Amino acid sequence: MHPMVNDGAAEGQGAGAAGPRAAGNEGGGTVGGRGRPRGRPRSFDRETALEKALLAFWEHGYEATSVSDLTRAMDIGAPSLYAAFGDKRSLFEEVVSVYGARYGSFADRALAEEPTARGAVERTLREAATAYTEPGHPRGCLVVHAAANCSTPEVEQSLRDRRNADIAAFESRIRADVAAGVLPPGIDAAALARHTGAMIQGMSQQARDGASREELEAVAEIAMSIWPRTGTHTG
Amino acid sequence: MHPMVNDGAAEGQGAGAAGPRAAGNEGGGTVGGRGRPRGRPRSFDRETALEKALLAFWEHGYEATSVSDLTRAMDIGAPSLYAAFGDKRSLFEEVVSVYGARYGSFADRALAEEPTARGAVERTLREAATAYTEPGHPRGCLVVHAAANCSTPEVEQSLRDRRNADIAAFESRIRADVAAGVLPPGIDAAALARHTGAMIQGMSQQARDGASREELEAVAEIAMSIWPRTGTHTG
DNA sequence: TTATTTTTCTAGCGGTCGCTACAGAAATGA
DNA sequence: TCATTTCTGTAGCGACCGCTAGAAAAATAA
Repeated sequence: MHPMVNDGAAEGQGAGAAGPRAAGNEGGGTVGGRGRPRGRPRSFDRETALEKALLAFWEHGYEATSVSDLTRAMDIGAPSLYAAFGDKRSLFEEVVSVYGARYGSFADRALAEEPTARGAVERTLREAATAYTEPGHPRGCLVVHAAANCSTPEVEQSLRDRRNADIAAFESRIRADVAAGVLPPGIDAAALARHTGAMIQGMSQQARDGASREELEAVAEIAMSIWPRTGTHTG
Repeated sequence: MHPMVNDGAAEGQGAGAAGPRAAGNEGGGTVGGRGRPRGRPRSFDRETALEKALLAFWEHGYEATSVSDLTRAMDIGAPSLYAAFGDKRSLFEEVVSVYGARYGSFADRALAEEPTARGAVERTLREAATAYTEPGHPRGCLVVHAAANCSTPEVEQSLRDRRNADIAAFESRIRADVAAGVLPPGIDAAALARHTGAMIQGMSQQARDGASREELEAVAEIAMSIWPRTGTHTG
């Protein structure tokens, strides 16, 4: 079915797996040995399989994606999945981690790189319009949707924490601008940050509901008009 | 377990059920007879049971709410559920219909009663802040969340259609104001309507993530500042 | 080669899913 | 009383769920 893919010794190490004997081991018995691990080598590329799992979870969510769906998408057997990634939940956590680094980092980048809070929000909304409608992967944001209606409270809470952390990051960036005099002192930073979060989440839902990139960009542009133009906004 | 609740002949008629011998029948054999239907009477109140199902679906979504969860919440046996409501999907459709009439009608009411599009949107967002955080029922909007990550495409599409229809309703109301000269002619009605939809959906998500009514009202107030103050907004 | 280690495939575990056959219970009509 | 109609509880259907035991396969080490 899927014979031999591994040609070299390059083996990625998982980030989030924590179960017993989970995740790919690297460097078998010898101390600093670069030799192969020891037993039968894996027949699939761990990172490739992880990416396939990511796309499946992104499209259908945590609960609606069965282990059977996953093994089909990753083209491996169930025991291989459990040996390499722990269990379904560990795999999902690792997927979320990879998603955050590969697809969901544009807000962090904007916050770090743009000189003002307003600039960071504007760039974030604009890039969200692009990212959420990009061809080649599911629409919208995995963090917003993948744990909706989830029967496992820890999974639901995990993504909720990420969403609220993003809003908190916007809030502290806005506070910094207020402290620096870039934004007027009367501004409600928490509400402004929450408004930004609501826009992002709403745009993600709109993307899932069929909105085009251009339509989302128009929404983003409208949303940006809430920002004070001459420093007289008082929340 | 649940002996005899029906004391009279008052029996509500379902709206959406369509399966074979589904939904409560009314008026048994005789033409205009007001007598009881004929066989053994139902031991539960259909509307009460439907309301319990509504709350269960609202909280956990279509797929994560099992028939077992439903029969427990409604305090009836599975055969009674199937006899009275058809199947799980028919029950859900009826729940959505009742939800729309009882909890989700504030936008329609605002659109019908407020003299301007802006007034309708403002009232809708304000009432959403209240409705989405009201004690006594789950948070957020059933139409927004209950079919997320749903494996039954028809169910997912059904709620998606409702969401997009709401946006279309806002759009036509905005167009009407543009035509009447209440809003400036350069406005992008579609984008403005989509922005409103994104705000509603984002606020619903925020409510699910723990935002208070006051926090959502602050978000709504900020969102309203996009509207032209003196008729010079050009989209 | 032989022993050891690790991954692979096959098969299937106990549990839940949506749903229903069946028999008994509770009403009406004769 | 007895037949008819409808609902209710029990019990269980086939399918799928997440997950794993066990043996064979494929590598290294001796």
